[in-house]
Amino acid sequence: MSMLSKGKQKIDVMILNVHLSNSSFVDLLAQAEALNIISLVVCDESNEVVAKKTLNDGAYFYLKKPFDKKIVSYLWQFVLGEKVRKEKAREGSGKHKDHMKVKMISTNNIVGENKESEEKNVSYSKAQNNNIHEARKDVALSGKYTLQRKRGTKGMKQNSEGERQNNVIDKVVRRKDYREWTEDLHATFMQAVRQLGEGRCYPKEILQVMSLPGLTRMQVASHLQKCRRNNWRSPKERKYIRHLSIQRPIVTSHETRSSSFQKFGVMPYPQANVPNQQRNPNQIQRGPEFPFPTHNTNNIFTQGESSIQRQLYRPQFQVQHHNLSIDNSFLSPQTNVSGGIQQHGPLFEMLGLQRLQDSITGNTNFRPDMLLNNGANHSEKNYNFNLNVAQGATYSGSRIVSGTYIGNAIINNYNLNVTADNVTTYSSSAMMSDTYVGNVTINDLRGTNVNASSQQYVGEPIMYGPRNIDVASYDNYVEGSNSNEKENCDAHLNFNNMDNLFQNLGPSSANLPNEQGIEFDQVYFDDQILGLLSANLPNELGSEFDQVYSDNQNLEPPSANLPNEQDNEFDQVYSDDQNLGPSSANLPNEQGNEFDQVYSDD
DNA sequence: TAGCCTATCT
DNA sequence: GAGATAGGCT
Repeated sequence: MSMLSKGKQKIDVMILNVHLSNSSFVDLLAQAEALNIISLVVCDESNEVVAKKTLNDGAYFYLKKPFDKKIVSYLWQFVLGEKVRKEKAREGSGKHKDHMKVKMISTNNIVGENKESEEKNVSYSKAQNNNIHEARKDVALSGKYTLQRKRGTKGMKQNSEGERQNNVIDKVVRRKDYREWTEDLHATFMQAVRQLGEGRCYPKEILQVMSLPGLTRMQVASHLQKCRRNNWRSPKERKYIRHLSIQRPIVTSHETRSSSFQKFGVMPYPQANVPNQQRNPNQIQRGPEFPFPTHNTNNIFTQGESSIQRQLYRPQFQVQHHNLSIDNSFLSPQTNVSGGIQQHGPLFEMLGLQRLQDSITGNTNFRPDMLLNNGANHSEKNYNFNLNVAQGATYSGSRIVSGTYIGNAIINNYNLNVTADNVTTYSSSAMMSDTYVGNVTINDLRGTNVNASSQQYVGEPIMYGPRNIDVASYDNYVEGSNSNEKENCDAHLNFNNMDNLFQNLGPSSANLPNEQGIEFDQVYFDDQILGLLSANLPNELGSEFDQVYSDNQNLEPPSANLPNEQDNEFDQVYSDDQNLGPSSANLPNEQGNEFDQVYSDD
């Protein structure tokens, strides 16, 4: 201690022969540690408790007598190694602690190795490296890694793809397997998905169809999950989003998605809550007109939900403030599809369009994924979409504005005209969905004149998951052209007081009549809106009900009374983050069946 | 055990 | 936040 305190000599390593009965060495260790001197403790006893105490007191490593003096010839490496590590630590890696642990373990092992053999330097170094690897693995497995998982121990898993887990060294190697989903790769993925079609949209089969060397099922599954949740953006889109958010900080994908997706929580499985599927005997039960056939927990009105389910959870809008811009006249494209064609993909990529007319006939599966795409800044006035679906055609999955990046857009008048004769399925999905729009206003969004005969019309939400969209008014109703028989009605919404909506200050309301011209109000309340909501939703026979939908900020539990044709009543309480009250719903349908639905979140 | 799926982690 | 991974579940 005297030598150390004088500091006249530069000391790198100190070997202490200690007697545990004399605890004075503890001070010496502390002093050595303060001076960055590596201390080797040699003593009579050897057990974990002693070793732990000694190491904790500042010893670099700990040996039991007899002391093998050969180790001295190696000590310089530890001094050097320590200097290197401290250099690295100064660079801010913050991994010094792990290194220390590695050292302790490896030095202990080194001693053992030396006891048993007359190893040369070369072999000794090799042993040391191995030990360090082992030590790192120990650190990882027993420490942060496994603790953070906080899950049960399923043990090491090894599947046919060689996806070994819980191995840090493998993790390093696996970094090479990081798969970025480029647009091309995603296109291949989507092609496979479409090729597989309904009900076969599983990772393994997608992988097989894609048949890309090196691609794993897990990667496909992960990507599939992203796509189902609409959480995947192509690199180009990501870049665009970044660009937008830099230019003008907006409610971007994270916040918007988390609010519009997460807060709705897990949708109940269709079968669990819809006892009477006869409502629409011809409809697709599993509903996967879009290639992702499963239920969806994050996306309230995702494609693939049954129409009944969607009807139960009719439009849920997120209305936020926006900027406006209006201009433009457009092209007049027309698409006619007939006879055994399966068509997908963007119908139209453009900066604006005025009129679009589709005619689809004859065993055609027509699935325009989007009509509007990739407009940076544009507006649409008087947007008309005239669709004729006839003769066994399947029209599905149309998303009028979907997956789209629109900087700023205005659609003043949106008219959807559908004529459907003798059609197998007309499944209209969201008009606007999953759209990244900087700012969009639709002043008059209406779907009109859905003339239907002998077809199955599966009305789906006109808008879901829109971001930053204002809807001034929206009409949509269905008329039976021939039989005067009304099919499942879709919504009829009027947002009459848009000023309130824009400012998110006041109550919003909507009138949604159905086939018999009954009206109801539905008010959807979201995070930012501070006012009250109320909804009266009558159904075919003139019953009325209130639906109150409440979200994060509401402090009182919502409630709803929803009678139906037979004057049945039920309450629906939808509760979110704060879980302030129980939720329950009894939702009878045309045949008077009843069921309970409880929809709960967080 | 393989594989799907969701939640969680890196 | 994209992609990987854990673990429940069938």
